[in-house]
Formats: sequence, structure tokens, C-alpha cells
Amino acid sequence: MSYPVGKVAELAGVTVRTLHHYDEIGLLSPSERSASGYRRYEEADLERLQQIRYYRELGFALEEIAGILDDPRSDATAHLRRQHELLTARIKQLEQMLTAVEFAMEARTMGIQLTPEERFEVFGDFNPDDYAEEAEQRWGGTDSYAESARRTSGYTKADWVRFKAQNEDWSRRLSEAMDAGLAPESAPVMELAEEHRRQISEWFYECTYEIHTGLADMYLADDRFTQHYERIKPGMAQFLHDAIHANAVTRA
Amino acid sequence: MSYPVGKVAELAGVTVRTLHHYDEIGLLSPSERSASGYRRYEEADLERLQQIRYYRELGFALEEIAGILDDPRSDATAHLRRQHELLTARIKQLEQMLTAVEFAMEARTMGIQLTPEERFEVFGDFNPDDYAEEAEQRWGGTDSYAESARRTSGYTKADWVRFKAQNEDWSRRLSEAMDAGLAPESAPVMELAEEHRRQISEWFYECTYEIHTGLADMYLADDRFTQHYERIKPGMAQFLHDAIHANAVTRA
DNA sequence: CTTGACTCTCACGTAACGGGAGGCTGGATG
DNA sequence: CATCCAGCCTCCCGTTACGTGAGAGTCAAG
Repeated sequence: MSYPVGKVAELAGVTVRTLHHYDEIGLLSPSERSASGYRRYEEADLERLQQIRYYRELGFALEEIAGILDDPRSDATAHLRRQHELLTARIKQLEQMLTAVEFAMEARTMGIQLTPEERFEVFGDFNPDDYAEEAEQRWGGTDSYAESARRTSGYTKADWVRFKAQNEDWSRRLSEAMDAGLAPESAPVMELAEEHRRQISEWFYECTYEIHTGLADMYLADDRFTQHYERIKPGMAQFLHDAIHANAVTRA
Repeated sequence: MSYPVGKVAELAGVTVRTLHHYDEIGLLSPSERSASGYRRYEEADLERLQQIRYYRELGFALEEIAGILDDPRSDATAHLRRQHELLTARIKQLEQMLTAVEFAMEARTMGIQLTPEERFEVFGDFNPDDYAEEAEQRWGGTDSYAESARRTSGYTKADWVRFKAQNEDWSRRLSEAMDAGLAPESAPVMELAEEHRRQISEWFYECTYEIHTGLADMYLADDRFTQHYERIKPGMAQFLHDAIHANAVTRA
């Protein structure tokens, strides 16, 4: 299954010209061309385009994106993790701007003058464009790279194997709890739910109880997730969902 | 009091070149020049620059911004109001992107394939740049302008006078309630707090209870706001603060 | 009175496309 | 089977919002 340029443009919400441009500069070249020279985009190309769109939205330059995506040290999961952090930071900043607007509004209705510093407080040290640059510095290519790269940017294959093992161990114990006839609300099962949450936090992003229950709902709402758990053990999706909710209620 | 170009650049978090550029295209020309030709920016220039920065951050083109800012139908308050709406919308979108990233992450750890539609769902109809364009359309220059302009973009002087009157009436009644020895937690005073909140919602932006209590805190934390109320009546800042909090607790 | 930081005005460079021109292609249709 | 017409191709020039010096004047401090 492959898609022509127009279809991809429509899907991704960009123009055909943009895709041509990405091809020209080598950022995203379709993995195939038809006999007549038509561009044909495969699934993998779409995934790359998805990453490109996210990084673009976060203010990265195309050349930087190329560098990031072609860096063999970070895989798809690492990108998602990084995007998660960047998005969180960005939202935080916009919320600050929102507060600043509300402040300015109140000041206006009361005829209060803002100081010059206050006017631009929120833009302060980082102007919005090169906050990508700031991220660059944090993750970029210099000294302290080694440490932060491990934490935020990319896991080694060994790490990945370790995570897989941890995760399988966890789902085995969850399965056993079900066999033992324990209730989702029981203490040991809630502890397993909590462990699940901590695993996500440790390996991917800070998983709040709110996010966690959101995931739990998704496990039931989306067939593919449901089936993932159902294949491990029938009833597990519902069981895990209930356990996560129970855990969130009692802990949060 | 006026500032040289370098100082302004530092304050606003832009380069000197950017200010030169804004001057060239007539978007922001300093209200004065020194004898030797140095640019001197006044307070009013800073306010305009502040507006420019916000609209830029929201994705508007410089020419559009010039049009918006020079539109005599909207004043500073209208801009703030509009920016509030746009920022809220933008944050909402980024939060959707965040959810999408979390989704993609979960999908990955379970080895689930995303459909092409899902990959770009969040970019869907509006690509992030021309969502300013979308806003343009909503507020821009065509048919249904008259209505929406009234609601979101600019108030007439008559409206403004009406608001001032409403507001003064309200603060008079608040003052009377204090004279009558009513407690901030009493029903009639909480009703006045609620009225305050509704006024903000009606005239400026949707003021949730959370935002409202935030404003209340600010009335105490920021001297200028405190003094605004203290000048109406000593103790009013604290009184209003308590009333808003009491109202939020019981209503929300 | 000199130095270093700041400012001025050209003027060319760049990133990320937009928007045609001119010409193939390929599935549907009379 | 010819004929559309939408979709695709490759140039190639235009645009926006600045970046980046070059060369020269300005100003407060020592």
C-alpha cells in the first residue's frame, strides 16, 4: 500500500509543493517512484512525515529536523518522548502568556500602567523561535550530551530489552493476580496498576493519575489496545482498566 | 522616558535588526529620533510592540498585524480579548497533540500500527500556520463581520461608557455592603462577587472560577491593584478577595 | 582624547515554501 | 478508441521575515 503525493498532502495537511520541497532538500524522499516518475509514499514515509510535522510545529528548522531524525542514537520512541517534553513546555509557556493577557486586561480596566519588564516578561529570555534552539543546546552535540541523551533522547538496545523484560514480568504478575481471583480494587492489584504508571513515568514521560486513567479508558475504547491485552489473557483489558481507576481514586 | 533600540530589543526578546525591519515596513516606527538619528521608543511604542509580539506568536503575518492594529474599530482591550481567545484555542490544540503523542507511544510499546488518518488527525483540517488565517476569516473583512466584530473585536465608545457605568454601579454596591457590615461570606456579598465574574465573562473573556480566584489573589499580591480598590474604600481589596474565594468555593 | 560599546544606513543572503508555466499520465466516459 | 480532465512532473522566479556583515558616525567613561 502506497500513496500518491496529493493524497499524502491531504492527509498530513500540507501542500504538494511542501512535499516536493522536502524531497528536494532530502528531508523526506518517497521510498519509491512509479514507472512514469510519480512519487509513491510508503507507510514508513508517513511516519517520518508525522515526526517532521511535530518537530516543525515545535519550531525546529528543517535542517535540524533532518539531523534529529537521522541521528541513529534515537529511535521512534525517543522522538515521541522528546516531543512530549517539548509540547508540555510549550503549553506551559502559552499558559503563562494567557495569564499575562488576563493580567494586562485587569490592569487596563483599572487604568494601571504596566512596567516595560512586565510587558515582555513572558517572552523574557527565550523568544519563541529559538526555544527550539534552547532544546538543541540541551540535547545537541556538545559535552553533557552523554548523560542527557540517555535520559531523554535515546535508549540503547540493551535498555529496550530491559524494558521489555520488565514489562513482560509485570503483565505475567497481572495475569497471575487474575488467576488468583483477586479483585481489581484489591491492594495487590492496585499496586500493579501503580507499578504500570511508574514504569511509564520512568521510561517515557511523567504519567499523572489523570493521564493514566485516560490511558485506561483508551484500552477499552480502542479495539487494538483491547486486543493486545485480550491476547495475553481474556478479560485483562477490563481488569486493568478497573485496577487503574481504583488506584487513581485511592491514591490521588 | 524613552528607550534606545538595543534596550527595547533586549526587553522584548527580539534582535535590533527586527526592530529596524519593523521600522522599514512601517509596522512600528519609534515616535522619536534623537538629533543624531538614533531611534527612541516611547511607552506607547512598547505597548504596540507587545501586541505585535503576541500576534506574531499566534502565527499572524506582519502585514496582517499591521492591519489589525491600525483598525480603528478595535482598541487595546479588544486586542487582549482576541488574544485571549486565540491563545485558549492554541493551547487546546497543543493539548490534543500531546494526547496524540501519548496515544502513539502506547501504540508503539504494544506494536500497534496507526492508520494514516490517525497519524495526522491533530493536524487535520487546519495546518498550524493558517489557523491564523482561519481566525482572519472569522474576524476578517466579509459579511458576518458586523456581528462578530461587536462580540469579539471591538467595542464602541458607547459600549465602553456602558461598561464603566455598570462597573461603577457594582463597586458602589460593594462599598455599601461593606458599610452595612456584611461578611464576605454572606449571600448578598457572594452574589456581588458572582456579578463581578459574570461581568468579566460578558465583556472580556470566559472567566472561570479558577481564573476568578486567581484574579482575587492578584488583587492582594500586586500593590497597584490593591491600591485601586483601597482608593475606592479602605479594606475593599481584602474584602473582595474573600468574597470571590467564598463564592468560588460554594458555587464551583 | 581615545577607546569600546552602541547606533546608523545600505545591501546582499537565506529559509521555507507559494504560485505559476509548460508538459506528461491515466482512469473514466461518450 | 479517442478524448477528457484531474493529478502529476520539472523548472524557475517571487515572497516573507528577517540574518549578517560593511563602512561610518556617536557617546559615556576613564
